[in-house]
This record gives sequence, structure tokens and C-alpha cells, in this order.
Amino acid sequence: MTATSRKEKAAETEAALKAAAKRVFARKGYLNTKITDITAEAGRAAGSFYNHFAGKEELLEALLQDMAASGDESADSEDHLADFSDPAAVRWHVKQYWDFYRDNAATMLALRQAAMVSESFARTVAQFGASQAADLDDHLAYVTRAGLRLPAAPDRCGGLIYNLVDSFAATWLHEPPPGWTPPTDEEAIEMLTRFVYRGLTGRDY
Amino acid sequence: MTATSRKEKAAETEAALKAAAKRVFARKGYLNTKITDITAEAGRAAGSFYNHFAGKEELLEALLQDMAASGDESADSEDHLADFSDPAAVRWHVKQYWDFYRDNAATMLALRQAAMVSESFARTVAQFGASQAADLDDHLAYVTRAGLRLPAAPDRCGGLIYNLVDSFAATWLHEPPPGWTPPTDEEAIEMLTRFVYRGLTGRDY
DNA sequence: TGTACATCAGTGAACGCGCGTTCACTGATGTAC
DNA sequence: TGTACATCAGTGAACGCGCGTTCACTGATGTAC
Repeated sequence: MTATSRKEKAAETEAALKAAAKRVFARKGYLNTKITDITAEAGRAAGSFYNHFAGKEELLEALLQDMAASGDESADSEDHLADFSDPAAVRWHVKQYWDFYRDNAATMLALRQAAMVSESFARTVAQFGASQAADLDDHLAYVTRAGLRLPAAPDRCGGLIYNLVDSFAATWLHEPPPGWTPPTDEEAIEMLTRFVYRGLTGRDY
Repeated sequence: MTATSRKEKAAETEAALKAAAKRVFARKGYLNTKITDITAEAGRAAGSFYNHFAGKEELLEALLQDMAASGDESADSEDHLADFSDPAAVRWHVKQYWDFYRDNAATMLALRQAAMVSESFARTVAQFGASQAADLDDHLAYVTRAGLRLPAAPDRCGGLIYNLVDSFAATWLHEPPPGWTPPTDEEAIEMLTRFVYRGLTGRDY
């Protein structure tokens, strides 16, 4: 028996709307989703939506907050491998991002789509990518320090890697076209790791 | 003095609409562009649009045809370098795609956006990518034949490379966010070439 | 503990804005004789 | 070569659909006394 104070009821509805939104976004995409698709999926009336969000954009911002919060807690774990002259460190980061993307595929898809249409989401997404790339800077320094030559300036390399892993995840982690055969997670992580490690270090692996 | 038979006039208007569409798409994106934005940019009345296209999708299909036509003529040139164990061959393909993307940035952006919203354009874009990737299969065979080990199965590698180059082009070739400093064409091609060559062959370069 | 009133989450029909699309009209080009 | 009619590209005001958003209403929870 669920408790039903007013605040609890409101919180439940808000959570139901967010969960429903993620499901609908994953199914038909953010841009094709109408407010009433979300409320219908959540089993609420259309008007109820506006008790919680000013519009679809604000709902997406809430999903983004949730995603950032869940990301933060898993981010600074202690087994953080930073030395990119070691393939294991590269793999650790690839796997980290891959798992993150898989867990948040609906929100990532929605952001990607919102960025095509809204200047402000475009900035958000660009900054997200830039910060991901920037986090790699010191990891890349290990490569140089190990006497290996990066293929370009470190910040460029960060962007390059981020682009690769992100777009590969985007290709395979939101329902690939019918008839496509996606790689397993292990395959994907392994090939990305090998490709990135070689690309960065010029060393075989 | 422009000739003005009826057919010529119609052809001129159609061309003007297509050219205007490309300019507007580049400026505000396909999804944010209204029919009247296009007709205004072309200096025609709104109704005129429908003498030439059934809607925005059909116009985009026409732009796609144009792009494909222009691509075909430059595609099978004779200086086609196919041996990917040679960095020059990799560079040739990277440059080819980069230049192609730059020349067709507006249409590529529009397709990318249309694919987010329309099942049919999603298929078109997926197939375009798949065919680009497939074209690399025999080039990749040279790598194996040279006694080098690809980071994954050849078709997977094709997809990987295509993803990388395409997403990197998309990042930098349609108005990057203000404050970003895009690489020059030469830088971009060089770093992509080096990264891809190393990634594929595990050999330094 | 009980009663009367206030507040609030949720409802869904109705409203209205934005924009795609139509269509009666214009003027110029093409055709028939 | 000239005249009368037909056809067609282009025009832009008006129409109407879809969908976001509102709002009067309901019933349940909270509060005052």
C-alpha cells in the first residue's frame, strides 16, 4: 500500500512522467514525442504534465540532472586508471563510457535530438562532450611521457577519441536499423580499445 | 538577359528554391526551417513551393539526388589508392570524404536531422553510411595481406572508420559552437589519417 | 474526536497559435487559325 | 503577321489541422477550531 500524502503523490506522478518519457523517447525519439504521448504512457491526463514541467524541454533538463547525478556517483571511483600508455586504462575508460551510454541511452538520444533544434541544448551537449574530452588531457600526457607520439595536440586527441566512442555508441546503442547485427558489448569495447590505443600510441596491441 | 520560356522559368525557380533551402538549412538547420523561410530566401511566394515539391521531405530528396550525382562523377577517378597498408591511401580517402562533406555540408546536416525524425530518412542515412563503409572492405584486405592485424573484423573496421571520420566532419564542418577553434582542413585530414592508419595497422606513422 | 473550510494534485474538454497547404486570381507565354 | 483563346508559373490571403497549453471542475488530503 503506497503512502499518499500530497507531496508523495506529486513525486510519484513526476517520477512516472519521467520514466514514461524515457520509454517513449527510446521508442520514437524525443522530437517525435508529443506531450500527450508521455502522459498517456504514464497513465495520466494531459493537463497533469504542466503541474510538474513547463514543457518538454524542462522535462529533458530534469532527465539530464538525473543523469548527471547518477554519473557523478560512479565517476570518481578509486580504481580510476589514468595512464593511457597502458591499454587497460584505455579499456577502462571506453567501458565506462559505453556502460554509461547504455544506461542512459534514452536521455542521450533525447539530448542529441534536442541539440539539433535548440541552441541551448546544442551548447549543453557541446559542453558535455568538451568536458569529457578535457578529462582525458592528463591521461594523454602519460603517452607523451612514455616517449610515444600522439597523432595530434592532446586536446584534439581528446576530442577525436570522444567523437569516436560517442558516435559508435550512438550507432549501436539506440535500436540499430532492422537487419543490422550490433556488436556485443565486449566486442565493441574491445575493438574501440584496440583502435584507440593504437591510434594514440602508434604501438601495436 | 535570361531566357524565359515557361520551362526555363520553372527550372530557375526550382533551382532558386533548392539553393535557398541549402542556405537556410546551413544557417538554422533543416528541422527549424519553415517552408516560408525557404520561399522568402528565394524571393518567391509561399504557394510557389508546391509547384515544385510536395513538401520539405521531397525537396531534401532532390538535394540528395543532386549530391549523389555530384559524388558519382568525382568518385571513380583513376588515382584511387586502395592499399590501406600505405598511409597515403588512407589519407586519400580521408581527404576525399572531408572535401565531399565540406562541399555538401548543408545537405548532410539536413539529412542527419531528417533521420532523427523520419524512419525513411534514417534508413537512407544508415544505408549511405553502410555503403561507404562497405567500399572500404577490399582496401582493408590489404592490411591483413601485409601481415598486419586489424583491430576487428573488416566490416566492423569499415564502420568504425566511417563513424570516426563522419562524426568528426559533422563536429567541425557545420558551424562549430562560438568560441571553438576548428582545425584547418589539413590538420583535420592529417590527424584523422594518422589516427586511422595507426588504429588499423598497429604500425606507427 | 469531529466538523467545516481550504488547499492542492489530477482531469480532460476546449481553446488558440503556428504553420503547412490550398485555391481563386494575375499576367505572361504558348498555340490555333 | 495578327488576333483570340488556352495554358501555365507564380501569387498571397485564407483555411484548417495538429498539438501545446489552459482552466473550470472533482475528489481527496490537510488545517483550523
